[in-house]
This record gives sequence, C-alpha cells and structure tokens, in this order.
Amino acid sequence: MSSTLTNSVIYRVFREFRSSHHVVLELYKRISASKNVLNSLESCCIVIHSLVSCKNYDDALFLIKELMISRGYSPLDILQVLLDTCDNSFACNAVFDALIRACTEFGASDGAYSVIKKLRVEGYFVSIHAWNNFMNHLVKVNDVCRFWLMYNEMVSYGYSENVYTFNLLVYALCKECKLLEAISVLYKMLKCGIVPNVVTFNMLVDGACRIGELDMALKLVRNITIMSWGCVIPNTITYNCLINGYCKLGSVAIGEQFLDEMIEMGLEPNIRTYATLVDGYSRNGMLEEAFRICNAMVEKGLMPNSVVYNTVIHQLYIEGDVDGAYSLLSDMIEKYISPDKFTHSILEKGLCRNGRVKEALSYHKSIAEKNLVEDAFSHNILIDYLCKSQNTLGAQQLVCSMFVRGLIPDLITYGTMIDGYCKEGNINRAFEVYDDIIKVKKNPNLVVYNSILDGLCKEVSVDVAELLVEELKETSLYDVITCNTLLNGYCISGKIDKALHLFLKMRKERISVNEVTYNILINFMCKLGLIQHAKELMCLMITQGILPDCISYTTLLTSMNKERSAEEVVELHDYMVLRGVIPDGETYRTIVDPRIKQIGFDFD
DNA sequence: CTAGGGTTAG
Repeated sequence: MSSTLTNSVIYRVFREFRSSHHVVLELYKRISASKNVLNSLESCCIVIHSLVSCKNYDDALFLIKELMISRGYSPLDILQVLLDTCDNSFACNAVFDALIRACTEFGASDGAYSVIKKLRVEGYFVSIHAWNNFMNHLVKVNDVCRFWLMYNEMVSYGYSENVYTFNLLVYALCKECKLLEAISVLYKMLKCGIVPNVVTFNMLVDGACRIGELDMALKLVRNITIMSWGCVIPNTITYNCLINGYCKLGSVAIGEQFLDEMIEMGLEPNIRTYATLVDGYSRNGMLEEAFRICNAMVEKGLMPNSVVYNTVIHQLYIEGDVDGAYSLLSDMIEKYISPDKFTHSILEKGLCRNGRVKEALSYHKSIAEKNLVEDAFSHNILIDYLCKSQNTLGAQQLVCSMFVRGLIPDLITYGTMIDGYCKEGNINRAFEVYDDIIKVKKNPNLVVYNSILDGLCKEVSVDVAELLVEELKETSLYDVITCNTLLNGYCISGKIDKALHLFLKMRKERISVNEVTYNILINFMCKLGLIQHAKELMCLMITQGILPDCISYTTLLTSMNKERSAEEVVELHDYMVLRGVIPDGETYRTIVDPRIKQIGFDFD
C-alpha cells in the first residue's frame, strides 16, 4: 500500500475525513508503521488536530516535538499550518495550548513566546493554562526576570489570575528568597476569594525551609487548615519539604520525628521521604544511621533507587573510602539500578578528590564511549582537576572532546579554563577563551571577570586591573571578591597607599569586608615584617565580628616562627583554639616543623 | 503548578 500512497493523496484523504477524528487516527496509525510515508507538515497538523480533539495529548505533544527535532520546523512554521488546517470541528485553543507546551518541554522559551505573540495578532485568546505553562517553564529554568515580564504582559491583556497563576507567583518569589512577599500573595488570594491549595502551602513551606526559616515553615504547616478556611491539609510533599529543611540544617533526628508524625497522620512516606533522610544522615557523617533508614524503607516495600545510592556513594568518597564506594556501585549494578549522570559525576569527583585522577579520566572515557555523558557537569569536574594539577593542555583536550560528543561547554567550562590559564600565567590564552564566550553569545559573569582580574594583577599590572574594576563598577558588577582581588594586587605590587585607601573604602561602602580581606592584609604586613601590625589587624577583625580562620593564624604563625619565641607561638595557638578555630594540617606543620628542627630531633 | 542525589569556575 505504501508505494502507491503519495503525500498528496494522504493529505487529500486526511482533509476529506478531518472531521472524523477516529478515521484520521486509524489511518495515521496504519501508515505511520511504515517509515517516511507521512512527511508532509500539512498531514501531520491534521493528525495533531485529531489527536488533541480526542484528548490524546501525549501523542500530540510527541508528534509536535518530533516535527521540531527531526524535521527542524520552527514553532511558527507549525503554528502557521495548524492555523491553515484549522476547522470548526477542532478544539483549536487546545491545539495551541499543546504547541506551547511542546515548546516549553523542548526548552524553546523564545519559540513559545513567538507562538503566543502570533496568536494574539491573529486574534486568538490564548488560554490562561498556556500562559501558566509558559511562565512555569520560565521559573523552572531560573529566568525569573522574564517570568515577571510575562506576568505583567499577561495581566495587561486583561487575563485574571487563577489559583495556578497565583501559585506561580508564590513559586517565583520563593525562588528569589522573598518569603514575606510570597506569603503576602497567599493573603491576596484569600482576599480575592481564590482558595489556596496544598501546592500553594507546599511551595511556601519549601521556600521557608530553603532560607533556613524553619520556625516559619513549621508555623505554616501547623496553621495550614486555618489559613485555608479549612480547605487544605498537609500531604506527603508538605512533610517531605519540612524533613528536607530540618535535614539540611543538621537536625536530622527532628526530621525523622516528622516521618513518624506523617505516618501517624495516615500519610504514606514515599521514596523521596526516605531519600531525604538518608541524605541528611549521610552529609552529617552518620552513615550507620543512613543505612538504618535504607533498611526501614526496604521494610516498607520501597527499594532504594539511584538517588539513594548516589547519596551514600558520595559520602563514602568524602570520607576517603574508595573501596566502600566501589562495592556499593557494584551492588547497585547487580540490582539492575542504572548509574545515572549524577553517579558518573560523583564517581569522577570522588576519584579525583582521593588523588586518583587517572582512574577518573579512564572512567570518564569509558562512559563517554558508551554515550552516557549527558551534560557538561562531569566534564567540568575533570577540567577543574586537570587545571588544578597544572595540566591545562589535558583540560583543553577535554573541552575539545565535548564538542566531538555534541556537548556544549557552559559558562562554568569556560570560566574554569580561564582561571586555569590565568593561574598558569598565560593571560593571552585566557583572553582567547573569553573571546570564545562572546562568540557563542554567552554572557560572561562576575566569576569570569574576577578570574581575569586576578590574572591581570599577577601577570600584567595592577594598573590595568584597576581599569577593569572601573568598568565593572560602572555596570554595578562587582562584589567582595573583586575588591579583595584588587586589594591583593595592590599589596603584591607594593602600592601600600592604594591598598589602605581601598580597604578603608570597602569598610565604608555597602560591600562588606570578609575574612579574606583581613587575611590579605595580615599576609602583607607579615611580609613587611610588621608582625605587631598584623596582630592588631587580627584583633580588629575580631572586634568587627569577623572570625579569623586557620589561614589567618597560619599566616601569622609562619612569620612569628622566624622572629618570635616559641611561647608567643603557643600563646597564639591557644588563643585561636579558644575562639573555636580548628587548626588544619598546614597550621600544625607551621607550628611543629621549626621546633623539631630547633631541638634537632630526628624522627628517622 | 510543589518535594530527594552531583554545587563543577573567582
């Protein structure tokens, strides 16, 4: 049959029967089994209309996405033909909704917006659901700026918000950490007579937890029924958010109490509930407890998934237990739980942080050959470690391999390379990478500029660095790291006046100084042999409420070793410990090594 | 429409 069916015949048949959706779909089902028969956009659009009319949205979305991915049609191309093939028997608005949804699921924000705009010009009233879907996508991809633009545009067209729209406002505000404003949306809803639902509250509870406002989160949960006119009770997600909040702030045991509470209330904990607790115990170094939760979930009939395995494997690497991590990975594979992109990154980073960069690279190679590398993340980890071990050549080769595998380097990839080149003293290569960023139309951010700034200070001159800072300040793009980097630049080129002037200016301005600022100055004073000044700076930082860290002390101790007595060194050490600073290996080497040399003690 | 794991660059 397929050899005699030409595209134009199919199109004419579809057109003829387009009011009989089931005929179209049955015919479509039969001919789409043989490849390449249905390749006219017009025929596809009639099928899409029919699918949507029969409420088969999944297949409609699939077909639209296929038109965009495999055939390269733009959302506007598809819209035009959908409009051409529109018919009164079709639910046209639902088709447009589907097109916009397909765009957002495909990640085509601009495409979705162009469809909305075009429909408006054509006189169609895009449904509020489509707007909501589009705006939800914007929040999800962290384009909150555009979200508010779209919201204002929607309101200006006369749409009135429904409960989903209000929830999106709450969602966006929570993402921006504006909890109080998010809560005021809740009050606005109540005032307008729009009843909030459990999603509204869940987003508020989660938003409160993420900024550490656990009391507020708990208050929302306890008053959820009163605040919703008796319409809402907490669900599993509510409790999961709360548990996550307590776990992330270190109170895992309290988190576990909420597990008991939800069970008492008749709510079923799910795999995420347990995964959250496993993560809580893991990241607090309590692996025994984490395994106890794993057993509890198995008893409930829930099998640990890749998230649970990843969590524990990650912690094992942090604790240096490379063998333990490996045996869990084997266990995971034995149980047919596929390692995912997180597993790959955890393994590569874990091997690197335990000094096994070679193994990490060969693991990476093996998964890359199987096409299992999905994003830039795992590349970025390895590129970072290669740069840190002065192997920018290897790092550059990894960047090239990304292109070969069809992966697009992101701003972190570029930023890591720029910093690697700067640290190596190769500022020219750093600039070349910077030009690449501009070429691929990405926006360099402050991290990138700060790397370059440091490179300029060390390899070119602090005067040129100064010019860059002036430019950044004009666009209000600078932070404490920018200032610290410049301050360090002044110090290493001996510009004492400028350094002090900047330090005073930093203290006066909104950008606050931090422990790094003081460490730079302490280091500078020590280099000049002004140990008393350095000590005074340390006292100053304490009175300013900034705690010295082990770097402050090690810097001071290193200089004192040269000129001061052992008593003074020990005195400073005790002073540090009493203030809660944990000395690191470097601190002890600084204190102990010279004394061993002094007394001629030989461990060998 | 909401919740869990990799936080990679200064």
